[in-house]
Amino acid sequence: MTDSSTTTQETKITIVEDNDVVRDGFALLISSVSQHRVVNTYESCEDAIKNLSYDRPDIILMDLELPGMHGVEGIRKIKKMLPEVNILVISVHTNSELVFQALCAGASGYITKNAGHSKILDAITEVKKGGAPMSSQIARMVVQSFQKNTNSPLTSRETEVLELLAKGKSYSAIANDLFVHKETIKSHIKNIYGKLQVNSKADAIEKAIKQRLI
Amino acid sequence: MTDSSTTTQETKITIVEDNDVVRDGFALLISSVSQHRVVNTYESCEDAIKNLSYDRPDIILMDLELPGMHGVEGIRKIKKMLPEVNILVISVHTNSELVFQALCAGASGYITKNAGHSKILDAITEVKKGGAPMSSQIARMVVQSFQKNTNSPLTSRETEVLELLAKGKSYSAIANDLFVHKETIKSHIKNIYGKLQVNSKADAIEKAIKQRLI
DNA sequence: GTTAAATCCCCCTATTTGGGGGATAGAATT
DNA sequence: AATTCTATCCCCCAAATAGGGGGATTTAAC
Repeated sequence: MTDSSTTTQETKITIVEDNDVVRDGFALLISSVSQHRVVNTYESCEDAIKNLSYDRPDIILMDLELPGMHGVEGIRKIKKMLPEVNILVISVHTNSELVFQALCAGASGYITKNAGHSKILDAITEVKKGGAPMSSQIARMVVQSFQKNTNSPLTSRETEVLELLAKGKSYSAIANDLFVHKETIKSHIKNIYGKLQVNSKADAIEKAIKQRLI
Repeated sequence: MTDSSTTTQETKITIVEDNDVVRDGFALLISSVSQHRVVNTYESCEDAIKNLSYDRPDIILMDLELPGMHGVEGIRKIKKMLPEVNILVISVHTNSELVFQALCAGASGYITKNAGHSKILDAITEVKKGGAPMSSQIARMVVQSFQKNTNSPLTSRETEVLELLAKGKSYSAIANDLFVHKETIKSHIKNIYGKLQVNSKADAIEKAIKQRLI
């Protein structure tokens, strides 16, 4: 093996974490694995971004609550500059809004801070091989986000109609899709509005999404 | 501790898998853990559903490709009857469409069949403690489903407009939300339609979702 | 035998949509 | 300095749509 191929086997990691003790702890932990190299550690997204093109890390360990730029915004900016980098969030927060924001922004995994040392090393390994490590709680939230409310007040036909309505289709287009008359769709939608206690498309869609009816 | 509290610590598991060898293998593997009890195994969803109220399992290990009713449909039916049960899919398929269908139907986890014995036992433990175990590949697919296309032809303002349009809002409602004139929204939408090469709301939304622009 | 669901029918009007044609100011890039 | 991009706003027009009201009928479930 040549020197260059040895270099490519190495995983370059940077850490963005404002707490000195935690940051140094992570760095020490990761450095204990010979294949991992901590190229740099930062206290803020701003600093990390400044050196991003120079560091060119494979993986970034990132906290979300940071001084200055928020971690979610940081993820967005970093992924724009270096789309191939895998960002692993390590946060105390299990707030669903924040978790989804981080994942939408481009995070490849989300580990809660109470995870043990071995879990963190496992997560890095998992990210390296193309996985998306998540703490139990996070994974369950993510999977649940796919699932509909089982106690919908709507009939299955009404749900079907509402789904097509939410795709921006007109009454006539929905009627076409479902092989029924346009008036039938109108009738369904009247019933949907009644059940959801709304009187417009936008309100119905909003309420349906919030209640996970569609 | 009374006898009944001991019973509640036990995890009741049923298996739905059409291949005899695989099914018996799973049963044997799971039975090797003293806290787990395989209450029954089935070759089809129909059979499993028939005995569901009697078995009352905590966890169901389920294949997707089954004779008769498809696993996804089975998940839907089972979750309707027993909403509290955790269904763990064990399938050879990594086809994204199927994975999302299974999760939407109510699966609590998705393990690929090439997973080792210990991974399967780990997954059961994970499900028990409220997690959502997924094989690396599956987890990555799931997480990626949250992320937008980074190479969007749309400007950020156009994306914003399209997102509101996809929520069923009218031009005037969007204008109100963004504190601009209705004509501005019209103009943005004209540009969006041009860039996406469509000429209707429904087509724009469909294309935008398919290309993950919103 | 009542109820619920899905289908279809008529009336009406205000709003929306999408197509065409522009303009303007500021920012960014070249 | 010139050009392009972006976001903003303006006009005209006609077809379609949405939402509200009032129904009816059939089939399936309970």
